[in-house]
Formats: sequence, C-alpha cells, structure tokens
Amino acid sequence: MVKPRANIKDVANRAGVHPSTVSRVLNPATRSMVSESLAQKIIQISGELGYQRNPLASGLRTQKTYTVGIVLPNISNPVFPSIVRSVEHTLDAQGYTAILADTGSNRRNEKDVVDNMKARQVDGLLIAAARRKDPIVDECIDQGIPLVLVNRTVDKHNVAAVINDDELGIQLALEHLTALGHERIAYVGGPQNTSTGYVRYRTFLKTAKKLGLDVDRNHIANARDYTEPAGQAALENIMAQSKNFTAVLTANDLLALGCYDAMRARKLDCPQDISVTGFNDMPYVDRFAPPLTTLHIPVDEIGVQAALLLLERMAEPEAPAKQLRLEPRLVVRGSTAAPRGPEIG
Amino acid sequence: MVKPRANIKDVANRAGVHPSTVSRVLNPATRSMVSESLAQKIIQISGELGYQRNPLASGLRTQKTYTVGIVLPNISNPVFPSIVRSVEHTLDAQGYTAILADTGSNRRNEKDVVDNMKARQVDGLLIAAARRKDPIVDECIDQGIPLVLVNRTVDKHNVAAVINDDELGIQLALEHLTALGHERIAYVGGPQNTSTGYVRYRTFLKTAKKLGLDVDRNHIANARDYTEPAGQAALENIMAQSKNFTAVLTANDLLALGCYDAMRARKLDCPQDISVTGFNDMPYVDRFAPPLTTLHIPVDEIGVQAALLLLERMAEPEAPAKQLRLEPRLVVRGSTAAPRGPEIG
DNA sequence: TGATAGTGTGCAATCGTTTGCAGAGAATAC
DNA sequence: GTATTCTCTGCAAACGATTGCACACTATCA
Repeated sequence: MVKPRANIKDVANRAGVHPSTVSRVLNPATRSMVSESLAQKIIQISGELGYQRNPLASGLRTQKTYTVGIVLPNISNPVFPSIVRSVEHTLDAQGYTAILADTGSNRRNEKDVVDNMKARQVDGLLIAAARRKDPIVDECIDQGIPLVLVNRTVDKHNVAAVINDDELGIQLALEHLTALGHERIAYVGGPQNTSTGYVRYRTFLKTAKKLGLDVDRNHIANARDYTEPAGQAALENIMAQSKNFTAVLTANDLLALGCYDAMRARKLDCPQDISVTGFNDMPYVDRFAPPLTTLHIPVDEIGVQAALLLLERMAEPEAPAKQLRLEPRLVVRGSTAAPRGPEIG
Repeated sequence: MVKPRANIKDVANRAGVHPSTVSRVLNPATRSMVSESLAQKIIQISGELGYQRNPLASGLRTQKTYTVGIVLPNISNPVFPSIVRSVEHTLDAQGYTAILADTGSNRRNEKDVVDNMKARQVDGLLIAAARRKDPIVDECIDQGIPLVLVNRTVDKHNVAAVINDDELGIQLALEHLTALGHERIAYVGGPQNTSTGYVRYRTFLKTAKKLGLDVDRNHIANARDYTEPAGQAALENIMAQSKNFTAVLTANDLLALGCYDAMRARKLDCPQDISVTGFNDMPYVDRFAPPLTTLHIPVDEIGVQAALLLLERMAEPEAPAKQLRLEPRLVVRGSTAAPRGPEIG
C-alpha cells in the first residue's frame, strides 16, 4: 500500500555508483570530492526519484539531528506564540525543525520533557521556562548541550540568553505614574523564583526609593504565577490591608488583568480610581476595557535573536555565552491617568 | 567533555547479557520472553546507568518514531495555542512528541513543511491548516500516513477530523440577532477555500432565508484571511455600498475585531449603532470594548479528541475515518443589543 | 532412557546514512 | 619509462537499536 520513499541506495543503483558517492554529492561539505559530471548526474537522478535524506539514519550516524527543543512554561500565555513563531521561522530557514513542549509550570514534568528532548538528540535547546536556580539548566550546561534562555534567565552568569531590560521597563512605568502625579503606588509582582519576577520587584523598590516615594510594604504583593487569578488574588490581598494608593504597577499583563478583575469586584474604576500598568504588551491588550498601559517588548525580535544565538552556539558550543538584553518601550493607553486626589477637589 | 549517554550495549555488558536481551526486557511486548529474575536485574542496571532508549536508532529499525507533526496556519491566532497544548499533553501521555510548524498560510511552505515531517518519519499528522481541496492532504492519504484534521476539514469525506458544528453555530448567532429584533444583518465571512469559511457562509444564507430575512448581497463580504485587517476591509467594503443594516454576523472573532476597527474609524458605536457577533470565543474577547458576543468552542476538548483520534488511527491506519463534530455554545456579551430602529423612536 | 516439546538466550542481519581508508587510474615529475 | 603525486570512487565499519532464527537447556512423556 504505502510505497516506500527512495533511499540513498536506490539513487546509487540507478546512477550505477556506490551509496557513499551519492552521500558525498548531496552533502555540501564533501561535494567537491566528486567529479562535476558525475555529481550532476546524481543530483539529476536524486531529483527524479524524489530522494530525501532520512534524518533519522543521518542523525544516528552524525549525531546531528537538525532538531531543536523549545520548552515553554505555558503556551497559553499570549506572549509565547509570537516568540515561537519567529523562532521557528528563523530556525526553519537553516534547516532546523522545532519540537515543542509546554511544561505547564510543572517541575517534574519539565525534567521529563528535557530528558525526552535529550534522548531525541536535539542539537540545541531553547528554554523560556527557566527559574533563577534551575537544576535542569545546570544539567544541560554540564552536558554541553547548546542552550539559549528566552525571556527569563538564571542567576548564574555565562548562560546564553535573550531577555528584556526589565530594569528599564519598570523604571519607565514608575516614572510614568509619578509624572502623572501618583505618589502612593502599589506593586503586584511575579514569582520570585523567576528572573523577571525578581528583577522587576527589586527594581520597583530601588526606583521608588530613588524617586522619593515612600513604599508601604502593605502595598506590595508578589503573585505565585503569572496568571490572572494570581494577579487578582494579589491585589485583593493588598486592598484587604489598605486602599491608600492611587495606582498599581504590575510585573506582567496577565497580573494587570487580574487587577482589573479585583477592581471590578469592588466596583472601582480604572483609571478613575486606580491606574494600572502591565508588562509585555501582549496581543489585544490595546482593545481591553480600558486599554492597558504597558511595556511593549519586541517579541518577533526576541524570537529571531534567540534563534540566531542558538544557531551560533550550536556552531561553536565552546564560545563564551552572550546575553542579549532588548529594550522595552512604554505604551501609554487608557489604564493610566492622573489621580483624582484631594489636590484636585 | 560531553559524557555520552549509556546505550543498550553498556547495559548488556554490565548485566553480562546480549543487547537483544536488554531490548526484549525494555520492550513491553517482548518482556515476557525473558525470565523474570534476569529481567529484574536488567531493569535495575538500566536504571542505574540512566539508560534511555535512543529513539533515532529505534525508529530507524522499527519505522516508528513516536513523533507526530502539527501543522498550523498561524500560531498567532489565539485559538490555536490552547488546542496545541491539549493535543501535546494528550500525546505526551502516550509517549509521543510533537513537532510543530506554522505555515503562515503559505501554500508552498506548507508542502515543504509536510515533506519535512514525512522525511522525519512522523507516525502521524495533525493538520489545522487544511483547505477544502487540499493536495497535501490527498497526498498524505495516498501514502497512508495517519492523519487527523482539526478545526477545518476537506470537501471529500472519509478523512478523520475534529471540527465544530459550524452550521449550528451560525444558526445560534443568527437566531440570537433576530430575537433581538435585527432584520437587516450583514455578514463578514472567511476564506471560501476553507471548510469553515464555506460552511458558515452557506449556513448564513440558508438560515437567513429560513428565518424570512431578505438578504442583501451588498451586505455580504468574505474576507481573504481570518485576520483583523481582512475583517476591517470586508466591513468597509460593505459600508461603502450601503449602511442599511443594524448588525453584522462574522465567521470568526478576528474578523469581528476587524469590524470593531472599521466601525471605530466611522465613529459608529457597537452595539448602539451596529451589533457584532464572532466565532471561536478566543481568549480575552470577554474583556474587549465591548465584550464580544460569540460562539464558544471547546478548545481543550477539540485538542484532546483530535489527539485521541490520531492515536486511534496510528494504531489502526486502515480503520474507517471518523469525524467528530463538537457543538459550539452561544455566549452573549456586550457587542449585541436590540437595534435602535424607527420602531423605538 | 530416549524422543519431544517448551523456555530462555544469543547470533547476526537489518534500518539508511556517513566517513576513514584503500586502491585504481590519470597526471605530473624526473 | 619509471616513480610520485593527485583525483576520484568504492569498501566496509560504524551509529544504536530490533527481531527472525538457531540452539542449548530443562521439563514432559512414553
């Protein structure tokens, strides 16, 4: 029923040569070992038979599979699809295929997933789910597997990564709020075991201090996950303590949406009662009610750069690890406004 | 530097047996050929050495790679990530790994992508990017590659697929609008070379007729793509002809968002001036301004069922192809309201 | 006690490529 | 005309698993 695809032996037979000759012709690196005329003939025949190299066999022999693994914490977070897409396109252009895994922020799962990818002999790994201390990342590095972190990095240095300039982002957001006249600003942060959660939180504290704001510890909550329910819970916690603030700066758009929910539950208006800022500028936040003021990150660029960096590392695994830090851009929309404070009334 | 992972020979040596014995122990189907005590010992040792079967070598020999390909038209469409996620989880539970490709609705690309997957010996294919007449799908069927279509199907029957009950969906939407009192309803459809675009369009016409609405051809436009710009352009085309309608039914949420844009450009209010309905209930449309009335489709269920169906087909490739049609559910939100017609004034 | 059936393990070929080595023949040098 | 170098192609051994077959051994039966 199923007609088997032509293999290298078929091509060799038809051309009256040995398979090794065909192999050499079809491999750019060894192409020149074979006489031009014979090469032409072989290429011709291989075309006629629709021959395609079997990557399994080839990979078995060469230890190179032209496959890379992409590990995501949660593909439902709308930031990731765009990144995946540009990664995939960039890799595809170089003949690489992506295998995808969504770990669902599950530790055990993550280990299995990466083990599976290693068993499948991926040539490299792209991890968007790194934690600040990440044994899985360490293991990959020990084993010399080319690795690039995306979006989140680990505490230790010399790991290749493409991330956002989180400090700059938080500074921009906070300066924006203070420029509008806000003085009492709450903070809803992300998980502290991720680099983004940690850096954004530290930067909030540092920048607030620098700007001379007095930071009330009761106005700060770090969510367990980057999800809406976690964001909602975080802001509810804060409001249960004190409502003496006019704006909330969040570490992530999903958290910001959770804040919308918490406010709606209390019939508070955004931005009239409280201004909100996000981080990521994920798709469609410009259409929300209200449109979210947030930090735009160049997702396509992140994907492309991550893919390129990974290609680089696969070519030269021993080269020093580069880190790329891309600048976010503040996008002001309807969720932030001047506070309606006593100074107005 | 890189310590090679243990292979079957290492395990065999350590156990003092032949590799074939190890292979038999580790393969459930042949497990019983080996004496229990020896099997235990081998399992023990294989654990100690952290042995994992090399899927490349194994796949080369058995023609089974435990890999499936997922072909998407556009991963940025927020419906797909959820589907991908549940597909991936379901397959993963059975030991399968997914390789992903986003074709970007590019025909040529799609052919390459599928060829690549075939070369990689995927055990099955999940295609969400099918067209009504799709040579690529035909080719896969000819070659006997287990195949399941998701979301969109092809015209010819006997192809396994998990799709939505598009007819029911459109009926629900249209009935909802007429129940609100709308009589002049425009339609913004999708590409007619996709099953969803075609069926939804035909159903709109049929149902409108059945409900006794008179359908003005000038109030109908089928967009080239399922994208916001295409939706915007479609509604603009319609409005350039005539504005004598009070609602627009669209074939897809992204098209509906495009309609929002077109209306905003003309300073028309939704739903005050025109009601809008979508299709898919993609994430966050409940948060838009206004929240979109649309048809909810069970994305997780779709993914799970598609994966299960594919597993079934891979187990029994010759079995007759099943089609699953899942029911959408109308979700009424803020984008639809009674028309403010002369009967009110 | 010898023939027969049944159980458990090893042998070796195979999947489709790649690649170090060898060797045939042509080209060059002396 | 012989020795030497090149250029090209073939040979055969990998890569790491699987599996039909053979065979050694034990258990069963007459």
